[in-house]
Amino acid sequence: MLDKRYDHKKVEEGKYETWKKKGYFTAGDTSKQAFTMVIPPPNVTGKLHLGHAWNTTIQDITARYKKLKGYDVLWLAGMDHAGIATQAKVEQKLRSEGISRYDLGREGFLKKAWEWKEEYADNIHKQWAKMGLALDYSRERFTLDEGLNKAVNHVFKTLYDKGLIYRGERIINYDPELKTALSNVEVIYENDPGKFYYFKYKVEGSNEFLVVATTRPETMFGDTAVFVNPSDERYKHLIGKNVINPANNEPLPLMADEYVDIEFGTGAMKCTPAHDPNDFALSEKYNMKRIKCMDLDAKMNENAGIYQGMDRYECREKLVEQIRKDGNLIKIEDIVHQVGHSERSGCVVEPTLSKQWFVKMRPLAEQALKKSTVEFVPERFNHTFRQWMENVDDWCISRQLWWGHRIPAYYNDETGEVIVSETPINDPHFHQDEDVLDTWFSSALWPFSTLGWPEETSDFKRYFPNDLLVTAYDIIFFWVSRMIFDSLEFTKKSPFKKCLIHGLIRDSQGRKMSKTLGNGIDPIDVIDKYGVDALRYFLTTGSAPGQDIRYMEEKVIASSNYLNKIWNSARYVLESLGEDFTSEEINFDKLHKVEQDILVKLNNTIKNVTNYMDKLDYSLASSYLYNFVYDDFCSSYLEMSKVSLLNSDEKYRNQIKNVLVYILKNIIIMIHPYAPFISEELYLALPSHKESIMLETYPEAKKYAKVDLVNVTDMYKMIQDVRNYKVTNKLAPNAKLIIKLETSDDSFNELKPYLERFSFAKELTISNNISSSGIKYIYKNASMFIEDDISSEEKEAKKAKDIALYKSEIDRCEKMLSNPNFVNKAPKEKVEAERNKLEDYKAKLKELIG
RNA sequence: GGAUGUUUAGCUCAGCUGGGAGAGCAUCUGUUUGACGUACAGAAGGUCACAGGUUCGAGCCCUGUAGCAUCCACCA
Repeated sequence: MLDKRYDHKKVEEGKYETWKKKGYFTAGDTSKQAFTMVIPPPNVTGKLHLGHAWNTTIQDITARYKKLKGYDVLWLAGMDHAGIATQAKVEQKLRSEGISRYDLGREGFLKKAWEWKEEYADNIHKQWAKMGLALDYSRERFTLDEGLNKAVNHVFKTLYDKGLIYRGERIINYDPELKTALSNVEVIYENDPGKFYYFKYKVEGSNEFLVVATTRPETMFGDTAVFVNPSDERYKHLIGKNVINPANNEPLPLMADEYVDIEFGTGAMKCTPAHDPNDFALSEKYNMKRIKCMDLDAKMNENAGIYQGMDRYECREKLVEQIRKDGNLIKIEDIVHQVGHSERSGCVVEPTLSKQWFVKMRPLAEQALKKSTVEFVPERFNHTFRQWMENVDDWCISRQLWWGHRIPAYYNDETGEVIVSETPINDPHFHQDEDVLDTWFSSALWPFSTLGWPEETSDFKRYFPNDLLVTAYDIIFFWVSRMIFDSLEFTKKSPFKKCLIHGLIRDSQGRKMSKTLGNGIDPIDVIDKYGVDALRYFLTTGSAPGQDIRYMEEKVIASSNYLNKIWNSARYVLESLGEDFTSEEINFDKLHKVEQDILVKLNNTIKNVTNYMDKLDYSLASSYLYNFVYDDFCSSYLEMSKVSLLNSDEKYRNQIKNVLVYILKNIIIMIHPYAPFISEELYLALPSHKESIMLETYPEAKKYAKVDLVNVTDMYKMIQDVRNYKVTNKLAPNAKLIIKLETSDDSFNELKPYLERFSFAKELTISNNISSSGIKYIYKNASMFIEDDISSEEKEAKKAKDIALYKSEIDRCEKMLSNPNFVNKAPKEKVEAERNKLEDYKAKLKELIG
């Protein structure tokens, strides 16, 4: 027998290991249709957070649902080497031991990094197990493993040969702390307070001067021109002359270009081609010199004169002071402006001219826009994807790191020859590029590289394209879009059919969870306290697709209470079976109405739940199941079944027990994708069952003969009215009342025992002709009178209330029906329904008024 | 500047192809009815942001306005 209380710890124990050992998570049954997902590989940098828990639960629900639906489900496990993030963590650890990566050298450092990876992969495996994820570990991959390296090299080489990968000197975002280049999406712009410095630039050979404003005086050593707008009347006469750079007294040509905004600042802009992407673009247009005044570590270089070797901010301060002394400082304004920070280190990135590898995006993006068949859910994210693709810049893919796929380019310094090769080149005249590739370069191949591509493996043939990819909206740019264009380029197919996008999880106040705020929630703590099933249920229900959610402990508790409800309903069902239970077919046609009623309601529930499961709307699907479990099953039918079991012969009793077991089993299977552990526990307690709920098939709605169940609905309403009557009249819930039913419908006799019990009737008469002074309640197929010693005043009040209600309803109906537009244009069923209601209300009113 | 989302009960949020406003929590009243007090029974609580429009009918569709949030692009 089940325990009185649902104990999540006991329920969770051992199940995951069993499932795994039995091979339920392993794909490969070729007699079934395949269904494929690949997990978004988590970074091997630390613990998984609630966002991961959410993301993986959605996938696990899908995997388990599809398994129950009879698919050969492959949900491929894997992790990401996360180049920058991991290297930063490993270096940090080394630093705490007083070692730098250069002390160890590339090889020594990589050894440490792999040790780190093993440790954290182990953590992640444990967390996946806690979450109950039905991941196929037999095919687990790592973005830095050998097979994926082959895929990476193949892709690099192919794109290079096609001219879609090139090496060039361009402005890139440089992280001076981690000492590596970044791609545009790795830069986060924040509103930082800063200063706007206004400097006097003297015009050469004249007494005139103009004012240039800048936020970055230290870059003035790299200036090669000052630009104004050609139609700016203030400066027109000066165009073509030289002005004097107040930082170093060098002459700068005053040039004109439409790019300059007349309204902004002073309308005169200094141009620093080597440290600003826009200025770089101007320098290309006018074929200007590009002078770097900073090194990659954000220290001033020889072009900064006496400031050489100084930090960029220190130089700024000193230089402004010097210009002020020279009398060329006009004013300093406090402003708030957008400053780019490194996604990983958080430090201010330095746009710098540098030689890096790039993916030429335009052709790939155009192909993706034209050929992608990926269906985003919700649909609106398709826009997000397309808009980004339409405006994408070339992708800087080289990183000055060691942890990653090393760029397969080899240089001969003597001849200047460059060879890109999929296999290592051992010629001593050549040396390999020192840099590695952006992590996302390898993640972008994940849906197919994990299946053995570029080899035409059987897995690749069977499981590609994937059916579904699940991820949060914040990595559409980083990952989803890159998978799409790489997949189209290399496999000629979209990587997955659908892409389900979910939101981000926030704290209870709606703030992003972050380390600095210290408001993060460790899923493991939640699991320890409330159980993983409750956490999973909370994460995947009660929210709309694509929306952010807030972590609310009360909601986790509510989830846990719901599971406890199911637990106890199961306990009741199992306890009521007794020794003499035998499993048998349910004969719907011969069942009593209350039993038929609940089976019909279950049928509708199965239809609704399945419908929304198929649409990937797990939140809406769960709400249909929830309502059925709570209202229809537990609050209504379960109570009725107690009467059914008392008042029937042995043969029928066994039918009822079978109904109970059948409903319970269906509930358990439908809740299984959300709550795998408790459902397995309850499933194994059923009188007959397979080895595991994972081997079950998903419920299907049955085809029952149509039956009229209006009087069952009436009965439930009667019970509620009686209860309500007692509360409003301050009677005890079990107060005995005289209840009379006036009806010509014989089937109410069948419902009499149920009514008797739940109204605690002292006396219950059913007749087609009742005379009573009691308070009257009118239903579809019957009227109910409640008699007690309540004053006639109160009875009159109740009557008056009813009359008013019916009158207003009649008004409403008549108004609608007298509207020719409604009668003519609304669907026939709606009009008919209104007519029926009107008649019904009129009859009720007539009875009350007499 | 562009785009997207959002505004519904005290709070957090659902709400299907347009057809009589829902849940959880909180509140109030009551309850040893043999599954469950992690519960049960009942109650109260809403001008669905605002203004127009379309429609027989709008929380839902269209237009506009306002607040909040996010993303993209940015001006030196």
